[in-house]
Amino acid sequence: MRIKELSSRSGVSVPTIKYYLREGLLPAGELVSKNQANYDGAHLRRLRLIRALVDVGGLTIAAVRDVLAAADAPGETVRKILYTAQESISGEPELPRDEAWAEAERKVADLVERRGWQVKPESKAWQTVVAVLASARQLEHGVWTHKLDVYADACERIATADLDYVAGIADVDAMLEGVVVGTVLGDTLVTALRRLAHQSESVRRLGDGTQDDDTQGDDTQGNDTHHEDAR
Amino acid sequence: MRIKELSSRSGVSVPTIKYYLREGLLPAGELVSKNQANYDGAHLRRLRLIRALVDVGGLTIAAVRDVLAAADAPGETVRKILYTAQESISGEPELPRDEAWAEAERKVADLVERRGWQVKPESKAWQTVVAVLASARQLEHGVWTHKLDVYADACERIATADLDYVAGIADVDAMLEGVVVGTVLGDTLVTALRRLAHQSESVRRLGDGTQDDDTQGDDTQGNDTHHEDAR
DNA sequence: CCGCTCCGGATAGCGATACTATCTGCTATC
DNA sequence: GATAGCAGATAGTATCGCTATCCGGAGCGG
Repeated sequence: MRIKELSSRSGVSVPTIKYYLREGLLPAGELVSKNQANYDGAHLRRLRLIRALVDVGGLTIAAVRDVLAAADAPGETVRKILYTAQESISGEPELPRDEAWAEAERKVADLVERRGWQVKPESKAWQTVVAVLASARQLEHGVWTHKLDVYADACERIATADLDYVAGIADVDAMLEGVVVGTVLGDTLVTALRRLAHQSESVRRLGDGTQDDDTQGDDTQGNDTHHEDAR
Repeated sequence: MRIKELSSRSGVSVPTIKYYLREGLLPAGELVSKNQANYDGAHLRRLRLIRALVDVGGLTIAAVRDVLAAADAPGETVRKILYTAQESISGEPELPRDEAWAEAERKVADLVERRGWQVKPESKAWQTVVAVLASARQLEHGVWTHKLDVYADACERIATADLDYVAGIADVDAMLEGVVVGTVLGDTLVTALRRLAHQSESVRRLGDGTQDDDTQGDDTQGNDTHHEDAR
């Protein structure tokens, strides 16, 4: 397969494929002479993976490169590439290490101990949780984070399902790819499903704008304060 | 308060504040003469919110502008600004509407009906779920999405907690801000907590790399296939 | 062997994003 | 009245993700 066929079959333009080759996202084709190369199904597959990570997962080109490099590294454990993928796709939180930060760090440490999680405090994920807590606190929405255990519980269930899936893959390369897909597309999926649940729950509680209110009396069991139908 | 003080108190440089003013993220200060303006606590607060949305939530400047415009619009319901915020912060999935897409759409419609969700099929969240399913399918990881109900269930619990929080806020402006913070920072929080859960679960199942394996026999109850310790 | 198309590889350019720097004309203050 | 700071406008910068062009060579029908 030549580059033009790879392009038409993947829907990615030839210059873009060349760009991905330059950036190391896609391995070079097999050079059959000084300026002729062959590409195969693996290249096509990889190209589709790249597009999914970029278009659906929202990763940058640099993040894709790092993630794929981790998945390609020989002799790595699933645990290792999972962690490396995580670190590659999340940016530094970059907030001041002030007093709010320290308090948030204590809260996260408490949470982790409460749930018996075995995780690294220096991981970007840990730092990001701290950053969110510190931010919410500074914005005077710290109360929101009292629900942290609900979040953690839900994430545990999802993570269990994810690891079940990955563990069920027989082929090793497919398993590593499964880690990448599950991590990156999983982020997008969780985010989108949470939005749908928000939509639905807000309609259920507050009506959908049309005034024939057919949500019968099952409103409001968890909110302890007055809400006079929310503006 | 002059612009310099606003800058030093928020940690945002004066040129950047001017940039935000130009872009409509921050309302103009009260003009006290032709070229002198006063800023107050509301400006400082808004500025901190902007930085949280950008640094922690990862929003673009354009998305922040749209979200804040929605929250500032007078007379809007919580439901409406929740939806508008969602639409503003998520990009178009832009995948081909092929046969895989159509099948994914059916799956999502099934899910929504199964759970009794009241959501809009044209919302970006719905389209994004479809895009993830179609993508996973094309990458031959369609089996992963059999866990969709686990994801949906977890997201429902989170959404309930979020709406409980918002409903518990007395002040209307704070409530609208709570929607924004909960939506945007909530995304970041869920993503990061899922990563921590992934880390922990992978260590629990596969060991943490140090070879004294102290996870006693509670390994593997949900995976039905051979995993000979994952490469 | 000619002419045409396509190839791989290299280099340069382009549009969008998020600032950053500079300039102008004014003003508050010491 | 010198100095500093201000608002508003304009221009410049760095990065990202491509896109366009050029080059010398290869394949291939005639």
